Amino acid sequence: MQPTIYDVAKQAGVSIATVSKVVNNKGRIGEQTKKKVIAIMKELNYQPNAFAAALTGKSTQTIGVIIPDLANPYFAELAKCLEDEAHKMGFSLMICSTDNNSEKEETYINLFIRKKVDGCILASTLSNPQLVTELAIQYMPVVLAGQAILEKDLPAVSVHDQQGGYIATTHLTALGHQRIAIIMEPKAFSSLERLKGYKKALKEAGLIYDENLVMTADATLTGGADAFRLFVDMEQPPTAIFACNDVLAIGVCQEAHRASIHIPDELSIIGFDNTILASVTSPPLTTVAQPLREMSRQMITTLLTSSNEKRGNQQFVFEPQLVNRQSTAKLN
Amino acid sequence: MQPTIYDVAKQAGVSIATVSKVVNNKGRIGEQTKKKVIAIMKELNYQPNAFAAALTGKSTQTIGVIIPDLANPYFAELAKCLEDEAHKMGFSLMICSTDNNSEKEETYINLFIRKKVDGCILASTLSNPQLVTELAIQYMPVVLAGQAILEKDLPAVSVHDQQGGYIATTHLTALGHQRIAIIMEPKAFSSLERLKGYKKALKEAGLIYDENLVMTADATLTGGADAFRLFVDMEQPPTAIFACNDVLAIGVCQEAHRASIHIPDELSIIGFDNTILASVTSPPLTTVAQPLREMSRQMITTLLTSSNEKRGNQQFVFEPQLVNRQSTAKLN
DNA sequence: TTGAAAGCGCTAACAG
DNA sequence: CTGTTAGCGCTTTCAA
Repeated sequence: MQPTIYDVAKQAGVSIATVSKVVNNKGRIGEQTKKKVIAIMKELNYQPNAFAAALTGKSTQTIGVIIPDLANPYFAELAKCLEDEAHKMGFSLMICSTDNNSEKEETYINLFIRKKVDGCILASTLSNPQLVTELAIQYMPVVLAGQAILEKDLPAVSVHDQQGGYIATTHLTALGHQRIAIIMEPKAFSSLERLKGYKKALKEAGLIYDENLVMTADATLTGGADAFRLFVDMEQPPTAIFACNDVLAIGVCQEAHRASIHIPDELSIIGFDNTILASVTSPPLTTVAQPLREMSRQMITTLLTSSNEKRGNQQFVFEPQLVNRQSTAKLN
Repeated sequence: MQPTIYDVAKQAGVSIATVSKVVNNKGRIGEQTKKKVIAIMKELNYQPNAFAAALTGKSTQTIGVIIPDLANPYFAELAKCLEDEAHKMGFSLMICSTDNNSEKEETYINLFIRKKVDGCILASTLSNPQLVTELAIQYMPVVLAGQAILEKDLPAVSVHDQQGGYIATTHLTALGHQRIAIIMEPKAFSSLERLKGYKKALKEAGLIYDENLVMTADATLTGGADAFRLFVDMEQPPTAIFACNDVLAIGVCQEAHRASIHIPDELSIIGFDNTILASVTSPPLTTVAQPLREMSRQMITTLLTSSNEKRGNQQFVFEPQLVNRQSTAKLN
């Protein structure tokens, strides 16, 4: 059995209160006793039971994170950044991947409540938005990641998705493309915003919005490939595609390659997120970058400060940036 | 404040013991009372406090996972698979990324102890192996991931790394390569094993082992690129490179491309892990696959059963498999 | 500077 | 079938 505070106290010949004080470095204790207690703790390999501590009101120093898919490099990178930032602040993460499965979402949220995490970061667009509000009101601070406007009254940090969609599409129109398709993710708030930017760019370029050119696909390689096939089978296929994330974009690249359609000469494609994938493909993927590191930092600090005091509702929006590589080219 | 079992009991006009029983579905309770209590729980949005429960001896249904780098697609995929399997068994994960930083490793291990996770999976080769033994003996079940033989007396699941290294190298020798380099990861047990397989394959092919051809680099794109540069600067550069993981392999591919060295015609390269990256590059990367899904399942079940009964020490070794794509070619 | 004791929310005998 | 009660390990007044 693991040693408890009682074991340490007994060994050291002091009371548990004293041990507690040295553990937490609180109150006044004599140098002598302090040293002795510390020695005993080492000897017994004592680790305070976080539960017992939490029960009496201490924080658990844990942050819950809900993301749709850890295997998507974008979210893996997000998770890593969050982990780094949290660790700097002395917090650890409970990372949960939901696969956009609403049952899992609910399970995990309840888990967070039961485990008394100090707050949570929601990077999935939950199927049940009411759950989020409830969570935030009744239980713990919440920050939304990448879904700025969904819940107007909740702290959120994201890129300016609309702007991102606009940048991407404008890049394509500037290259002379007229039939530009878009592939969105299902249920993702960010995709909706990016679509708005897409429309705006189209309009500015004097192009008309064609519903046939918008498709929805799961954020996987095969999702992108499937969407691609639907596009090429059209009577009038697009000459450029804006995929709402890199994985989708690369899915179409691969399928295009299989179909012997050359990128970017015959088809331009632009992604979003600037994940490691984008730098690695051939041709390297033109994409839109998010300042993940800064965003992560902001998420953590926002979460941690909003737990102290609700200082008005906070929405942080970061600027996306075009990363021009070689998967897009002038229409010829 | 969140409702406690007392609130529910009061509202329902019963004792806390009764509520506890319905929560845990234990003991005998009248249909009437049961219904009533359930209704009240819903109404109050009651979630039992996991800490209080854990304090009285109940399991936390949590598994700790330590991996070196979440941003490496291999580990991200591992984490995702583990998450899936754990979820099926009603467990959740506490994922920690250490960056091979020994201070972090220790912090996280202590965290696991304090948070009373039910067991942990170690996918990093910890700098302090004694810590692992201590953890396993004094505190909780441990399973080693990808480091089968490190601690002979600990449950472990991994691919047959030596075999993997052998397969990879043999593939190269069969293509006629005579100067074959290897890039290892620092501090990784698996790399050491793969090196053994490499040596064995060399020997079988009648080639001599040349220490100059073995290099160590961090598992990043730049790590791979750096190693590549050192190789090409040699008087007698290798004609093929076996990188101990895909990220490294792709790092060298990219740098080779920059140096206008054509792959596979001028240089063959083979990776390890068969991550999403391997399928996405151009040329697609020849690599060695691990059956991640099955391995993850084994890790979870091993961990969970070994917590019940120590039934002898368990080592599970899975077979690696060559995935022949287009980054390797006959020496000409 | 130290210790006694109450209480955090829950479970598990044990009584009724 | 239901309730009483004694802890689980720790923090925190409050006295000494």
